[in-house]
Order: sequence, then structure tokens, then C-alpha cells
Amino acid sequence: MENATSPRASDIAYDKIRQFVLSGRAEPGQQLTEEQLARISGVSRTPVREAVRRLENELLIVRSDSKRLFVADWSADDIDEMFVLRGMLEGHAASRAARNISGRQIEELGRISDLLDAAVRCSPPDVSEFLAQNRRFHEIILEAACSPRLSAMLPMLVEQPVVRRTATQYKTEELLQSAREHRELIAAFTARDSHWARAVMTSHIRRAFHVFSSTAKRHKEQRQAND
Amino acid sequence: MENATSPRASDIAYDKIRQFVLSGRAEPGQQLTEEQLARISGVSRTPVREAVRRLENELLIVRSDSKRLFVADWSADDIDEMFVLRGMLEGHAASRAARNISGRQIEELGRISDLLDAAVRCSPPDVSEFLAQNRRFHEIILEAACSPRLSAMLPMLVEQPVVRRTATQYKTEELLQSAREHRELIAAFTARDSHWARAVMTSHIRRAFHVFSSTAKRHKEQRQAND
DNA sequence: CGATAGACATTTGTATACAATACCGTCAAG
DNA sequence: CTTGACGGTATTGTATACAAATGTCTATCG
Repeated sequence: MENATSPRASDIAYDKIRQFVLSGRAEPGQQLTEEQLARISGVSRTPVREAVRRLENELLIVRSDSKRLFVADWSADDIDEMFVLRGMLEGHAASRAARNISGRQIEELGRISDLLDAAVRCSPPDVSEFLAQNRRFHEIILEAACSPRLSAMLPMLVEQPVVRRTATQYKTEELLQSAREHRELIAAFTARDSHWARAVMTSHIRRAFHVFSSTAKRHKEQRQAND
Repeated sequence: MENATSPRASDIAYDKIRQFVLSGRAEPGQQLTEEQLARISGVSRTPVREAVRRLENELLIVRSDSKRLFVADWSADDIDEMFVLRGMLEGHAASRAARNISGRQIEELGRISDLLDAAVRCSPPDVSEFLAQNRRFHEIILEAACSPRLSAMLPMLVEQPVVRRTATQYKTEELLQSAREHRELIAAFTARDSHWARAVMTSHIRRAFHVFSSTAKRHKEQRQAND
């Protein structure tokens, strides 16, 4: 089990800075100084630097030509590609998971799937609960995939702002479809069918992309209409 | 006094430690202490820690249950998967590159390809030169792919020991085939055919995998025969 | 004899001070 | 005006000292 409240100052810094960036309190492109981040997270610059390294690796923070820190700013192309890569890698993870997953893990996925259904079925749908369980679901698959490399690479493709923006825009029918896909994944795992699992997962991510990009477009149009 | 130029100490540490690990002076699974690494790289522990973070991210170094450092030890499955992921990601990079690559970059690839041919054709083939130019070739494609994410992820899949072990085992015919594939990639880029580029690249990596795994097997048999 | 608590040694984590470097406004020369 | 050199200021980089934690060994008790 993971320890959420880690005593390491560098982990505290990581969480706080990540939160700071993802919550939107920091503008994309804005400069960040180590000292400012140290103040925000309540520790000294040393652990902040370690945290920044990690965030930099996830491309949430970028370093300028020389060493100054800025909040990352993603282009439309960046986001498109994130989904493409996620499709490939999560598809691969699902494929591996289908070969390695334990009965216990499949049961766990079933329980989570029940919670997902519950979150969708109440009215209004509990999107935040849906997101939390969705994340757990994907984490278990990643774990079952038994690949340190995937575990290292996927976090940089599953940035919260995109995830959140996607799911908060789901209509109920879309959430239901998503829940159905989770069920189908479980079926593929139960059958130990790696091709099936890969295909379902790829399509799952791909659909999320289209939901995302259509709502992003709608948003943009609304912004332009307000000017 | 150590260095005429003044690159960052953390970069020096990164290079030295990486070298130390990859050169085989460090046994897989061996423990590394920060102080030892500081001695090796001639800087203090602070930059060493930053270097270690990077190497840890590339999975060249791993952290134990609690925070002690060890030289990574790859299983056969790890290596298999590295090649699978490389195939996917480099294939994707080639696909993107086919859409974005500039004329200048294609010319550059042509020049490198000439050097590759030259390295293969002399006798005995200059494997080390081949490797260097091969790396440049792939770097240019990665650059042309214009994807910070790919640029961040691929380094953790292209670990020198595997690359070196693969290429040093190439027979001349295999090197020639590799050079031919590079030419075909250039053709695909010139035609701006992203599907072609992806297919050639995927097959290129896949073939490297089989060369690698067959020679690894041969090595293992020889070792067993010696016992 | 085995288990275990506790002291000691080793290693990692953090804060701070100071050094090196990059940025930016100012001013002088062309 | 533009340009380029200069210097002050802000920011990052490094070393060191010390704190916290982890591992290990031994002595003692059951």
C-alpha cells in the first residue's frame, strides 16, 4: 500500500508544486523561482530542486535556454500526441496485463467497476468519484503489466488537467460508455486475451480523446463569442 | 582544475556515473552510495543526487525499498519489452518525422548514411564509428519528430549496453542490411510517407532485437559450456 | 539455541551559506 | 536612434554541516 503522507520534504514539495501548477493558480508560461516554490511548499530549496527534477521529467515544468523554470504550456499538437502515445502505451499495458494479471486483481477491478457504475448512476453523476476510481482502475492495470518502464513513462502522459477537463465534460451517456468499456476490459482480462484487451484499451483512450477535443473546440468557440 | 571548461558539476556527475554503470565496472545489483559516486565523479553529493535522479529515471539505477541505490539489473523480459516499446515509439517518431522533416535534415541523413556505409565497407568494419553515426541518425529523426515527450521517453529505452551488445555482434551482412534500412527510411522521408517510415523503422528495431536475442542466447550457451 | 531490544555505524535527507551565472537596465559611443 | 559594453541584481549551482533514517551487530532474555 502506498503511503500518501510521506514525511520526505521533497515529496511534500513535489505534491504542493504539482498541485500549484495543475490547479491553475500558475499560468502556463509563467516563471517559477526555486525560492518561490520553497515558500509555497514550506521547505528549503534543496528538496524543491529534487521535486522540480521530477516535474520537469513529467514535462509539467520546463527549463528555459538556461536553467530558469517555467510552467509548461502545451500546444494542441502536444495534446494530440499525448493521446496517441497514451493509446499505444496503455494498449500495450493492457496487453501485458492480460497475460500477467492475478485473480485477485481482476476481482479488485470488478469492485472498482461497481463503484464507477455507482458514481455514474447517481444524479448528478459524481464526476470526482468517477475520476478517482477511474485512476485506480488504470493503476491496477499498470501494476499488473509488471513493467517498470511503462510505470515510468505513463505518468508523463496522464496529466491531470487533461484528464479532468475530459471527464468533467462527459455527458452521462459518455460516462456510461466509459464504464461499459471498463467492464469489457475485465472480460478481456478474464479471458486472458491480450489482443482483445489491447484493442478495447486503445479504443477507450481514443474515444476519450475525441470527447476531449470536441469539448475543447466548444470552449474555444464560447471564448471567442464572449469577446 | 579537474576540467578546462566549466560544465555543470551535476552534468559531470551524470556522465561519469553513467559511464561507470554502463562500462561494466559496476556489477548489476551492486549497491552504490552517494558518497562513493561523489568520489568517482569528483564533485560533492548535491550534484550527485541530481545526476542520480536522472539515471534513476532512465532506470539505470534503482532505489531499494528504502532509498538505497543499486545498479539496475535487467531481466530477459525487461529487455524484450524495451525492444517492443522502442519499436512502437521509434516507429511513431519516424511517422511524425516523415510529416515534419526539413530538406536540410534529409540531406544530413544522407551524409550520415554515407558514413555508415563507409564504416561497414572497410575491413574489418568500424563498428564503433557505425554506432556513433547510427546514433546521430536516430537523433536527427527524433529531432524532426518535434515531440518533447518522445525525446524524454526514448532515452530510457536506448541503453548503451544493449545497443553496443547488439551492434558488436552484427555480422557484416547484418550491418549492410541495417545500412540499407537507413536508406529506405530516407526514401520514405523524401516521399513524406509516414506509414512507410513507420513500417521501416519498426522492422528495423525488430530485426535488431532478433539479432540481439540470438547472440545473447549463443553467449549463454557458451557460458554454460564453459562450466 | 533462537529471538529481540538496543546501541552503534552507515547512509540518506535537509537546511544554509556562499559561489557562479544569467538577466536587465543604463549609459556611452557610433 | 541603434548598438554594445558595463555593472548591479536576481536566480541558479555547489559544498558543507548536521539531522533523520536505516541497517547491523551484539548482548541479553526466554
